[in-house]
Amino acid sequence: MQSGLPHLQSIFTTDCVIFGFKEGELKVLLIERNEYPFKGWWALPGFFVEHNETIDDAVKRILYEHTGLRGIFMEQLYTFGDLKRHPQGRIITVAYYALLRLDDLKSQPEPVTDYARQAVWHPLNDLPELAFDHRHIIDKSIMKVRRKISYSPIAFELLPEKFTLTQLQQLYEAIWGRKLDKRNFRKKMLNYNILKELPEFQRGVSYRAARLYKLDKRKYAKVFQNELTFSKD
Amino acid sequence: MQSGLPHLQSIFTTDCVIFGFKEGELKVLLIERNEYPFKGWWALPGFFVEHNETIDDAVKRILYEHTGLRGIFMEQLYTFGDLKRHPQGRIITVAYYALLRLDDLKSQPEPVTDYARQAVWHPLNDLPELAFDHRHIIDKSIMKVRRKISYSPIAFELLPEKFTLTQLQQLYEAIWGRKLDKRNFRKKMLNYNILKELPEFQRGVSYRAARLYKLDKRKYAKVFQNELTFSKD
DNA sequence: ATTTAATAGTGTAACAAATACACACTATAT
DNA sequence: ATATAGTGTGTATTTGTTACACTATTAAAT
Repeated sequence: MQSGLPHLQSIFTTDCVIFGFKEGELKVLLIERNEYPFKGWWALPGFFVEHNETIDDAVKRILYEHTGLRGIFMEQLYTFGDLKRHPQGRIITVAYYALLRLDDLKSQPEPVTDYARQAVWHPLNDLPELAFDHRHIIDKSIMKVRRKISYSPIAFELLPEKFTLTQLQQLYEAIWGRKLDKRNFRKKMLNYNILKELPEFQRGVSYRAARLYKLDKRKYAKVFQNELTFSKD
Repeated sequence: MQSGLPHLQSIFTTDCVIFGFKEGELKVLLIERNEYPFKGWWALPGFFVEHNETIDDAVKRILYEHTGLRGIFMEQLYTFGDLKRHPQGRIITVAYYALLRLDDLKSQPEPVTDYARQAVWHPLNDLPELAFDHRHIIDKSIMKVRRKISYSPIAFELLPEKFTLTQLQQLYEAIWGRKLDKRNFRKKMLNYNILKELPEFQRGVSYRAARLYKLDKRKYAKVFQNELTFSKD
């Protein structure tokens, strides 16, 4: 509690693991810190929770500052309170993760605050060394997402509204880190009856036009109780 | 932040949902508050987190004060930070749940602290009205436990070291709130190969002695990835 | 001694879900 | 014309899930 940290509102912070999906890869938004401690290091976007806002609101604020978007899917992950996680004393952080359609972004993220020098998307599989215990927080997030996509349709939060089954499969493969069988994936995914087949096609990277689908939100809830698994590899 | 709450260490608290299992019922340990606000109301055991302890340590302290036991299974549940959850201002609470073998208790729990007038086990299905948002916290805990027993062997934390398959099944039934098929339950549970058959039997409530089992801790981990489900009813 | 009541313990057949697996079709680039 | 990259499709096998009913044992009551 030295060094000019504001007092009443500085006891705890939030940090947010923002996931995006592009080019078949999962990405995480990191900021380059412009403040001590860890000045110049990469870190998760996060900030002190103000005294008159809920934690959720603080996270929404951080998300908006970094992406310019509202209404992003987010969920509380875990609260970290190790005595040594912050060099300036025991600062508790409530960590969240958020899932973002990268296509919705108008431009590269620009940090609105001055605590960050820049904000950059990093591939999840090639992260730089991170400040504080942020690496640990990211690891815990990805494990949660990995589990959660098998029983709830959160994966769709990472895709554009209209998507091909191939894109959806690539997303699952990226999150789980293993290849899935195309025929089994499609069979199972379509069987859940939560996808609406659109009359449109998309050329994309492929040489052949692929059918577009979108999530049928009315049928969303059904899957929430089931478990999804896919196989081969 | 009025009325004499300590400052630096009073910004957030922990509350702990302590589950126990006895007489075929899930129970929750509640205290009767002896302090304002909500003096005389039933509430979850909980307290301010001291400035030099981790959140986990604070919960362990609370568990020990109320049960006299150490090494109890516990896990962080969620952090609640609504502006209106506490009448004296925004006090954040990190909620935990704990699973306890009631047989390990030497005696009825006696509150060691003076913020509680008494501590009493309440059946989960017949709870009194609770202080703060504690009812909400309990609801969220039971949902987590319900989910978690299907992919991890936490249920055993609620049973004595040696138990019969009937006891184990009753526990699952209590947590899920529905009857399970005896033959299917046994078949599946034994197939997981995480139970060690003991050469001992126990009479218990039954008229016929029943085989005792214990958890085989070496094989524990295997189940952690699978999902368990049982059927009929 | 016999009966009653409570509980332990056991197997199989039908069905559903998960898995492994390979080729033809189309558009594009050269 | 041909090579390339990606879409889309069906079946047989194995595995897991479900429904279902009786006998054996013992304590307690008569």
